[in-house]
Parts: sequence; C-alpha cells; structure tokens
Amino acid sequence: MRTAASNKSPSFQPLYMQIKALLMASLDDGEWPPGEAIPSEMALAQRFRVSQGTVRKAIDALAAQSLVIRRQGKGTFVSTHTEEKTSLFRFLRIRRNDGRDEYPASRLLDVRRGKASSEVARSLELKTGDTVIVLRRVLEYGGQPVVLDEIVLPAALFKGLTKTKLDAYRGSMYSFFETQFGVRMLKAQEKLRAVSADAISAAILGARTGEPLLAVDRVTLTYGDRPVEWRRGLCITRHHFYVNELS
Amino acid sequence: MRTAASNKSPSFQPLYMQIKALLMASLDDGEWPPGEAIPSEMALAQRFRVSQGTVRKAIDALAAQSLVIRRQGKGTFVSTHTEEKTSLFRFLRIRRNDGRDEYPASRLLDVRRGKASSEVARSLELKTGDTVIVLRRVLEYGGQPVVLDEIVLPAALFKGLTKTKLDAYRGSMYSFFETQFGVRMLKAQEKLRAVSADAISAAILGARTGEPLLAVDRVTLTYGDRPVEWRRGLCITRHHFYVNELS
DNA sequence: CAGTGGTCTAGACCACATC
DNA sequence: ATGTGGTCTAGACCACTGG
Repeated sequence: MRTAASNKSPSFQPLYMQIKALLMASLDDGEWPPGEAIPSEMALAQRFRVSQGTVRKAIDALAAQSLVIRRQGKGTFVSTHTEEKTSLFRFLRIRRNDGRDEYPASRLLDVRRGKASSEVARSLELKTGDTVIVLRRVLEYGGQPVVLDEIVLPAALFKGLTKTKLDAYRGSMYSFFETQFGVRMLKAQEKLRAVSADAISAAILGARTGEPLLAVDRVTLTYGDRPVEWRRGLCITRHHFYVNELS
Repeated sequence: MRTAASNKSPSFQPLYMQIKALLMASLDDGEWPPGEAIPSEMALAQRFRVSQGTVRKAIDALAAQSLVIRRQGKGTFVSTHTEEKTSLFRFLRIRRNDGRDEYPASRLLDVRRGKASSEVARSLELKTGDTVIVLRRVLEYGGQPVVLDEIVLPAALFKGLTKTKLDAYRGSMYSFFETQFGVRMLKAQEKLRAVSADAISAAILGARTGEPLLAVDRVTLTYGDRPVEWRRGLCITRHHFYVNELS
C-alpha cells in the first residue's frame, strides 16, 4: 500500500529521505526542543501516513548524524549539548598525554563587538564589515591553561550576548548558545596547523614566544549547513594532544 | 520462521550481529579478496539460513565501517586501498590551503630493520626489542616536500619487504601492504601535536630548524583491532593543513 | 503492565548495471 | 531479460524502561 506521494524515476528520492527532511524541518522549527523526545515511531508513521519501517529508516538516518539519540524503551530524543559529559563535550578533541580523562574548565577573557574580516565573512556567509561578537576564552585542565579560543559569532543571531550573562551561565558554551539563543551546533569542519606562539598568546598560555602551538580553525554549522560560528583555538601540546579516528 | 540458532535473553546478541561477525571472519580469512564482490544478499541468506533482510542489516553494518562498499546493481565489494583515488587516499587528511585538490607523490628515503622502542612496542603490542622494519618517506605536493613520515612495521608481518620492492611498486603504500603482504589497514587512531623541527627534518622538508611542524602519530589497525603499523608524520603547514569533520 | 525502540521475516516492487 | 542492491510494507515477536 502506498498512501504517500508517489515518485516517478527522474530525480527519485526515497520516501524515508522525504520523511527525514520533514523531521529535520520540524527540528529546525523547534517543534521538539533539544533534550525532549520526539513522537514515537508509530505516531509519526500515522502522521506521515507511511509504515513504521519507513519512519524507522528516516530516524536511523537522523541518528547517524547525531541529530537525535535513540534510547530503547524510552524514545527518541533531540540531541543537545546540555546534558551528560558525552554530549556536553561532543566536539572536544583535546586529551591528556597520560590518558587520564579530564574535562576542562572555561575561563572567559573578554567579549566585544567588532566587524567581520573578509576571512571570517567568507566562512560565516556574511558581508565583510557585518557586525560580529568576538569572545576570547581559555580552557584549563587541572588549573593550567591549555587552549586559547577566539570565537566569532554573527551578531544577528546572538543579540544581547554579554560577558556577564555568559559568566553567570553554568554549562558549556554550546549549551549556552542552545538554551539562550536557540542556535544549535550540529557539526563542524576543522583545519589544523602548527604555528608559532605570538607574545600575547604565549603569555596567556604560559608558553614561550615562538613555541609551537596547534592552531585549530573551526567553522560550526547548524541546520541546513548554515555556518553560525567561526573559531580559532591555539593549543599548547606539551601535555595534551588532539585525537582523531580514521575509518 | 526462525531457522537459525535462537538466543535467550542473557548476553543477547542480535542475529544480524552474529552474521556480521561471520562475514568479518571470512573477510579476515581472505575468502573474498579486496576489490572482489562478496556473494549476493540472497546467496548469503541461504548460506546462513536467515532472511535477506537480516543479511542486509549485517552488510549495512560492515558498510558503515567501510569494510565493504555497496554498489547498486553490481554487488557488494570488499574495500581496498588499491583502486580509485578516493580509496587510495582514504586516510590522507592533508589538503592545500588554496583548496585545489591534489594527491601527493611519495618518495622513499630509506628502509632499515631495527628493534622496537618501548613506545612503539606498546602501540604495536610487541615486546620491546622485537624486530621491526622502519621506513622513512616524503610526501610531495607539486614537487615540494610537505610530510616526512617515519613508518614502523612488525617484521613478522612484512617478511621480505625491501626498498627495491617498494620503489618498484606503483600505487599507494597501503595498497602495497594489502597486495604484497595481505595486511589490510582498516582504521587508525591519530594524535596530533605541534612540535619544533629538528635539524634533520627541517633539512628534508625545507623548513627552518625550530619551525613549527604538525606531528601526526598514527596507529593503524586491521581485523580484530590488531595494530599493524605505527607512524609519525611531520607536516609543514605553511601551505597545507590537516582537515577534520566533527559531528 | 503498557509503551517504546529493536529484531526478524516474507513478499512486492523499484532503480541500476550488464548482457 | 536478468541479477544486483534499495525501498516499502505488514505483522510478529523481543528487549528495555517505567509506572
């Protein structure tokens, strides 16, 4: 039985992909907030008038992208940067040399408004000179500074962001963005290079000027692959490293 | 209808996972060589006396780990480092700053036998002092040296590897390992740091002594997560970077 | 216990590749 | 025309969670 729209061969898209797109649109709209359960597979099957198996494939595809998390016996939940460590620090790749697990503390240095450089504008799909918010913060492991981040955000999406508010917030930065501004960081593209520490960075990180640092440039994307954050992290890799899995 | 072995609740494993394990064992045995097609889903379903859908889930799981590649209308193929660019350079994360696609040429410097250091022994699950083969090679982009690799292999797995044979081989190093020694590189774990160029590396890469280099330590695994390669790459990131996608 | 996601099956049909 | 993987359905049953 086919009750949903049929699709002849040219530019064919499977039903479950169409369902997936509908679900993604609802997620983008905020119909189900982060951390909450989406309707059950049966309920969604009725809503879209397809079989449960088709909804299942659509949800599987969303789960593969970490947009939702399935929990057997409980339901399917919109993923979030707010809850346990594993989702709080989903994008954090810095580890200790000695293998001990440790999650860093964040210390905010300053928040200012500025204008997008041409490089940042290109990355964030803004016009050069558009207003941006620039944060600097340090990640500390065991009290020692390890990463200096400069974070650039489109001002239009983060109206009213101030140092005071961020300092008062308890939780990760992405959790803050998610709960206070409804901006959800879904995936990111990073470019890594080795650079020499400049005097300012060296002072903040307790490094020598000229010491090699790992530079991590990140563009973070939300629904529809819209870029919403640019950041550059400078990491001192004396006692830490950046981890990656290839497959 | 359930014709295959049933499985009561304690330490339950789904049928398709058992099938997946059987398929992986056959892959490890070399029953179907890299690049070749495995039997059709229907044939496998009959062989294991399960439904086609169950075989499908097992193969889907293998495909998700890139152990096989599905090609609609043609079959399912054992993945390889030998064929097109995309699989030849599956593990290569170095890109040009200007965004142009380019695949590097490899220039082998030397091949020698040696003894495993304690660090290498730990990574490769050998005993300190076990015999290893050590290669050094340079990756060149547009004729310019960009990466200096030191590659350590357990001698027991690569008997008869010589510089002459490797120089004569046309194709990537992993393709060489796969076709000549039956050692298949399936996944890898990398640790990245920024370091200062020593005099030797600097000379080879055309860098200044002390210039920051990206150090990429890699342990590569084959079936059963057995480590079969340790390498350290030193990359000059003036005109190139290491790319990574987070999700 | 009821409700959720997870597995397994059987069969029909579609899209793609090859002959 | 045939054979491959890909989609979709419907129904049965299993495993996990929470009241």
